[in-house]
Amino acid sequence: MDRSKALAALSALAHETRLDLIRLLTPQGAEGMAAGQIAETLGIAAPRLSFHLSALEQAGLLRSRKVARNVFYSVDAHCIGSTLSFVLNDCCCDHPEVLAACAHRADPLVQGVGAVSGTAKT
Amino acid sequence: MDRSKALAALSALAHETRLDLIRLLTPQGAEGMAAGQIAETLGIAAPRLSFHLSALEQAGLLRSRKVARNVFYSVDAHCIGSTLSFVLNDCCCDHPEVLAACAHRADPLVQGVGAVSGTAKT
DNA sequence: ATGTCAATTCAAGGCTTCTTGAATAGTTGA
DNA sequence: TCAACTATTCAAGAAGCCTTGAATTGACAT
Repeated sequence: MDRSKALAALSALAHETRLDLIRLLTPQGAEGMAAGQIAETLGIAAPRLSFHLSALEQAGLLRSRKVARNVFYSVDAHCIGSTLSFVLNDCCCDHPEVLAACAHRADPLVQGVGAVSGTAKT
Repeated sequence: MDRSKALAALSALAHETRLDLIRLLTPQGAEGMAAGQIAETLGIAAPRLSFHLSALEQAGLLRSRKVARNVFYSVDAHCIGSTLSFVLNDCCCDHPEVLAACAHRADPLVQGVGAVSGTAKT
């Protein structure tokens, strides 16, 4: 992921409503959710939702597909992951403390990172 | 890290100049760098630099300390890591594909994540 | 064809962010 | 004290973002 794409993705993520959208859509996987259902779930007016969905899609964080009258939106997991990886790798130069703080959580899937980064000076 | 702090940190990161600041300051560690030297290195006018440093500090991403006439700024590695962790954990629900994409890089320190998350369907 | 439904686009307004030059505060050394 | 230096604050203007209601597009069923 290049710099301008990462910046666009970060800008898109830096908004409460759009973060809510990511939070709602990520568990839905590739199938995603129709705009109308999203609007109902989050209690957002249609034009406002359209605006934010479009912002996320333009940043590459969402994909959309039409099904009959509905438009289903789903997250692009790779884009989100690459964006975070960009901050870790390109901006923070894989700084051990940053990696450790990022991995410092309950999920055993990522615990390995904190463990390995014992080289951190604290 | 709570939601509003993570949002503030993401907003602060979503700017080219401030990303440049993080990129410059992270390798400097806890010692950091004086504002004047930062301005000279990046070629930024003093008031503009002050504006962005202040934005990052208010978001918790930077710390500052005065030494004689200089003000040294350094990154708060824990805050950056926690912010990324917030997106992974709270927003993306530790979605395997997101974790895999985040870990998909050259640094062996994080390769473990991608390896373990072999459960991702891809 | 027509009515209905899902979603987007448009236009206006209000608000926030960013940049710039000028002015200010605080510190050091002569 | 005074001059020099470092950094921040201030004010103004430009630019961009967000929200809202109204209008529009496109698809479906009768």
